[in-house]
Amino acid sequence: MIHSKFGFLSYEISHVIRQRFNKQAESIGVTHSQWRVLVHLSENENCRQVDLADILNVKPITLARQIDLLEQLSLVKRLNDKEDRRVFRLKLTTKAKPIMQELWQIADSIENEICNMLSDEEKGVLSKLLITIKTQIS
Amino acid sequence: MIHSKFGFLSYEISHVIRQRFNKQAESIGVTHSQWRVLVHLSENENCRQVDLADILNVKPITLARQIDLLEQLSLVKRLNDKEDRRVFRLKLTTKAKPIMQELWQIADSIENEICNMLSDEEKGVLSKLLITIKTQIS
DNA sequence: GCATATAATAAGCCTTCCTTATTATATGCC
DNA sequence: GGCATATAATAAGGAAGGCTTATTATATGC
Repeated sequence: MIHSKFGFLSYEISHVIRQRFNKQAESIGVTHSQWRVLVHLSENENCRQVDLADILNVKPITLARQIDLLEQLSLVKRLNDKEDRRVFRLKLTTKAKPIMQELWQIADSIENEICNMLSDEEKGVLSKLLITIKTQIS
Repeated sequence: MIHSKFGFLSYEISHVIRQRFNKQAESIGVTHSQWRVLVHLSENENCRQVDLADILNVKPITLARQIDLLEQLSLVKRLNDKEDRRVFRLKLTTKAKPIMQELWQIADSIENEICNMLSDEEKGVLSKLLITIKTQIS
């Protein structure tokens, strides 16, 4: 009886990536989870917290805490929505842009280390398959 | 400028898998992390804690706590090594075997849900690529 | 036979995420 | 208009999984 171990594999790989990222980004003061927030926010600027939480697949309160931290670092701002006073609109600050460039360098270098046994074609296939799965579950 | 998002993808997918597993295995009282310990132990019976921690890529103290829990559930036993009195040898109990079968059913069914957009061939390719990466980083 | 290394563990902490409950505001419907 | 319901954000508190640092007991090398 053979079992597939996709769950373990994806966990183990992402765990290593996060560990390495957290260590290298420590001086910037951003963890991999906060990095994930920044990236998804940059692709959805001006969204509400509840929207971003949904995109990130976490509960709104979980995101609220992460936004607190990112606001302390002056990387994100909460802006009042004019039409709905319950709502905050989220924006990256100008300070965030150069810092995100640094973080992308870290992220990309880790990814290169991780994938350096794969050809460009294999990387493409891998991405495509993972995106198919992610689309399916969300 | 295009960045690959392998880190996010693997994280997001494994997060969903773990959430689903934890919910479905709740009545058995085993989390996905403990499940991971059980599976790797079953492939390396009679090993020392330090060896298993290394296989799992966690610190020995992290594994020690997980073994505590699994011992409480009577799924794992620590046996004294005769040649080195510092060492415990880890064994699955007889009670563990049927429970692991149940857990494999849960794990397999989640994996099928997750991958149901992929053909068998694609699943094979994906596994192969992920194993290449895992081998590379360990 | 002493210095060093190793296996396991204790204490205490961090990160990420959760559940449940609260507050303020918006919206649908009579 | 006004009440019931829904929604956005947050507070409080906690669980899981991991970490660092330090301790104890035992083994091993020189």
